[in-house]
Amino acid sequence: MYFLTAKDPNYIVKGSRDPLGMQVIWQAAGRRLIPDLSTVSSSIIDFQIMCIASYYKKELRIEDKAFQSFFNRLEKLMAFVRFQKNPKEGFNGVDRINKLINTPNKTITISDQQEILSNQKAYGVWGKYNRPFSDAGITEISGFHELMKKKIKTVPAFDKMIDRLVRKPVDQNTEFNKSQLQLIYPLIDKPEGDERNLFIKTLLKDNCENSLYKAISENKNLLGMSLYELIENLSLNSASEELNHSLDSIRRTELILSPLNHIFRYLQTKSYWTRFEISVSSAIEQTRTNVDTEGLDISIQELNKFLTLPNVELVLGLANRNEQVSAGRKSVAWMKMNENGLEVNHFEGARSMYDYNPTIHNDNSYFISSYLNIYRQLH
DNA sequence: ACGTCGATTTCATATGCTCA
DNA sequence: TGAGCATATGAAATCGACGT
Repeated sequence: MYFLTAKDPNYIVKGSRDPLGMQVIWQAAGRRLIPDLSTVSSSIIDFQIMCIASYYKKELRIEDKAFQSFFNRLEKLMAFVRFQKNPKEGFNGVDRINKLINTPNKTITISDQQEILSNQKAYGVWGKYNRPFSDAGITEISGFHELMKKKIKTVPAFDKMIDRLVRKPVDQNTEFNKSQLQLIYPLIDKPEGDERNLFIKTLLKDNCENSLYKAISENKNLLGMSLYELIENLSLNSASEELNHSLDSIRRTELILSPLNHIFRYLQTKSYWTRFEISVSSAIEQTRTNVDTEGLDISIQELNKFLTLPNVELVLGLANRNEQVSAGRKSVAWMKMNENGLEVNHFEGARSMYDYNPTIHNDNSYFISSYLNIYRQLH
């Protein structure tokens, strides 16, 4: 017979992410190069939807409170449109839209009761794009409103459809003919002309005199490269000292973070390690990198020290770091070293070291993959 | 203390691979 | 050829950080 008591929420492991507090470190390195994009803001259609919403907010003088409800309806309408235009292209909410559109009805329904995500505001376009969209300053670019007005005029039916969405009282449905949706396709076509230039100027700017953009424009092969390949090739021909410096910080940061992360994840694959097992682990030994930390942040320099220590001390360093990070989250450590060995209590995210090469593989994107994704969609 | 933002993990599904 | 397994993909949901 078992006696179960409720767990004290302060003494269970909370979450499964970032056990070594690495997120703030790689983000800081990435932000020095790419100012506004996030790792999940990588769809140009989502940015186009943000632009359409902002345009109508100003054009129709929609108050803040009413705007949230309008945005929610607009996101649903555009979800039907983008799905019908290209069912293969993904977006958050695609599954429910797929079910809703595949009915015998001739119409689709925009309903305040029918969300396309469990929390559409948080997990949809608004949640993912509001911060990058405003930080990039898209609506502050002079001529934004006129540009959008001109673009929307090319789809005369759209103003009327939006008008129906805006005027509809709370909890009353709006229906649109499925055949109408294709009229809206041009609004989410690949941006051209002024619209394209607007996105290039705001989303593909960088903190190194736009030399990242120039370098990629001159060598399209860079688009298909992994992080380290990209950095190496960029550094070879880059004219910008600043870009080289940012890229080198990113490279050296990742050469420290990624091996330590992999060792931690590898330790999670077993519930117990003797000190001897740790000391003779060739997997841990082979995952070491040798990085010059000159000029890097103090927190990354401290992490790098672990990589210079013998296996047991390295693992102890990681366990201590995890304990500190967990304590900051009012939680308990995932693993604990005692006199005999390492006790592992939390296994989420465990990964073998098979095929891992710390000089080739990276774990963190430094916002560069989002940047490249947006670049591809504009070229 | 609470709410918002959004990065990361997990999960479900699709696709690929192996071997009978 | 196709069952069964492995891997890839990408959407959903969670939960930490940060700002108010």
